[in-house]
Amino acid sequence: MVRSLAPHLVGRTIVSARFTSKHVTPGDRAELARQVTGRRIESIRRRGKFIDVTLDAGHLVMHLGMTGKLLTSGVEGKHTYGVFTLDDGVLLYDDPRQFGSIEWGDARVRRLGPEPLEILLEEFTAALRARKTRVKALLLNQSFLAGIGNIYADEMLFAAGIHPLVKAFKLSAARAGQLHRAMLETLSLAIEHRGSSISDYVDADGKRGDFQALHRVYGRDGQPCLTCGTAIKKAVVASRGTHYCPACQKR
DNA sequence: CTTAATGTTCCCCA
DNA sequence: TTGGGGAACATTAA
Repeated sequence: MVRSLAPHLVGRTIVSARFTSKHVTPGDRAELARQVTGRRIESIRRRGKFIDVTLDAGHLVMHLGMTGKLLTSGVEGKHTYGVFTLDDGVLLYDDPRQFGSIEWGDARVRRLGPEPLEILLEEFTAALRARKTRVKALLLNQSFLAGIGNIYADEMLFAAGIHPLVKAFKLSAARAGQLHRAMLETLSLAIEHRGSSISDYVDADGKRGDFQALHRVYGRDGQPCLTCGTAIKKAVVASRGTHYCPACQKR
């Protein structure tokens, strides 16, 4: 998303902004609009699942929740809750479920754990050893690691051959190493494929990702495991649908 | 009509 | 303080 946004946004000035959801933009929406108006966009980066837009003064931080979209063309729709008019172009924030957020300042970004693509094996192994919770819950915990969501947690646990209910501290150094490698491989490949478009996700140009075609467990419950043929199971773990192969991922 | 959905936070309890 | 479980938020689609 950030890679597709950057060419449209960097160097632009926000001429005006308007916000219309009390869920996406709790607090004073007119004040937020005043804070971003007239500001020049210096850079844009991803941190965890947050999009951090650095302005010539301050930060505009956005999260897409489950169904959020940031589009650089098109017109306002039923669920457009943020409109940024730029000196050249427009940025529309669209989010039917309104689980996303648009806020001033990077306070939430600073509370995130390390980036999965940056954490070193040694630190990762030590961090796992210190936690008694289930490994799937830990992967989803954004203060433990920033940016892993439900799809990628399931996919990397399958790639590592680790059962989602295993307690983190019970993982051997070898298993922690497998998970670290699976994490890097799964996320890198997903990024190469521009993400997973199950129903809503598109980038700033409205383009879908195609990693969903490579999912090996997520959304494949009842279908044969691509490694061993056993039926993929689905259970609820950490209140989230959790897909795994009961044969390849032993407890 | 019911259920589940790419997410986070809050509350209650152990 | 940690961790488990569930509810809440709002909308759509199967």
